[in-house]
Amino acid sequence: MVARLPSSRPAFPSGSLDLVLLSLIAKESTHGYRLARLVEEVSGGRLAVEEGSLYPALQRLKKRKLVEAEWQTQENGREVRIYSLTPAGRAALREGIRDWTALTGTIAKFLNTKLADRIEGAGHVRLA
Amino acid sequence: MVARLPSSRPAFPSGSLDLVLLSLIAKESTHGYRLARLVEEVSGGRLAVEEGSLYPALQRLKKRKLVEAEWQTQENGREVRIYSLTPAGRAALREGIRDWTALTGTIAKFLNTKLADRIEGAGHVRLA
DNA sequence: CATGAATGCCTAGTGTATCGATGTATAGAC
DNA sequence: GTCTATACATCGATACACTAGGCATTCATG
Repeated sequence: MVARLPSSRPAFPSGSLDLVLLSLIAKESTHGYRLARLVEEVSGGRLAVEEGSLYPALQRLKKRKLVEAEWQTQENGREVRIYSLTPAGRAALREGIRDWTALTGTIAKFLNTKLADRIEGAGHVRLA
Repeated sequence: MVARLPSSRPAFPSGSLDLVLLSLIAKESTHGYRLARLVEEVSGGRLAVEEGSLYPALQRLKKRKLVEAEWQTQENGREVRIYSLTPAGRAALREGIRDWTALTGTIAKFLNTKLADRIEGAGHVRLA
């Protein structure tokens, strides 16, 4: 067993990876490896999906019938697994984006001192 | 008590709970139970910390020396454990807010089709 | 005074998501 | 032939939020 350094925190907060993948697949049905490259490119190198996260995530999405997978042969002769959104996936994406946005917005309230400072009195909140 | 639907997924994406707690404690040194109430109040009932998440989180923060804990007796006679930020906690909070904001901003890029569509040409990507 | 709700702290066990490491295999460049 | 990039996948470790409890005190109600 290799002694491992205290692993840094996950790049993707729980739940966000599936959403990011759905978003990318929605724009372009493509394969896993390319999704990993897209994550790096779109994020400008600030994010990366490890393959140990990517493929399990894709399998999760497939199991939930949010994506379909189909083997295809590329022009270069390689066999790749192309993922595309199902109608249910499209709906889940819309809903997921809405929920995620609301959630991060709510969390941001806590991090923003100016807003959070407005809680007065015990038991009742008045947020502008 | 917030009437909670049986949520299938964690209310707090990994890492966000510690940050929320640090933020609240930064504004007011207080005890665990009150922190739970504050989370509900500030979020307008959209978020709730379970006690099984709260107290381990506080212990984590204490272990990392980001908060200090001190037993106090309230006017109502109850013994409560008051948490307050250490200087290290204050620094960690600032850094955490910065990182979290950057991260959610980056993720939002993926979810926003209009923005994500613009990466054409950046690097060597061609979407669509 | 019995009962229950609210206040207050805590732990054990569970589920799940992300990561790190590793294994396999082919294509193309040198 | 060797090395890098491409491409898919699994396994174990780890972190963390949650469920489900336990324990104790205060206070209102009947």
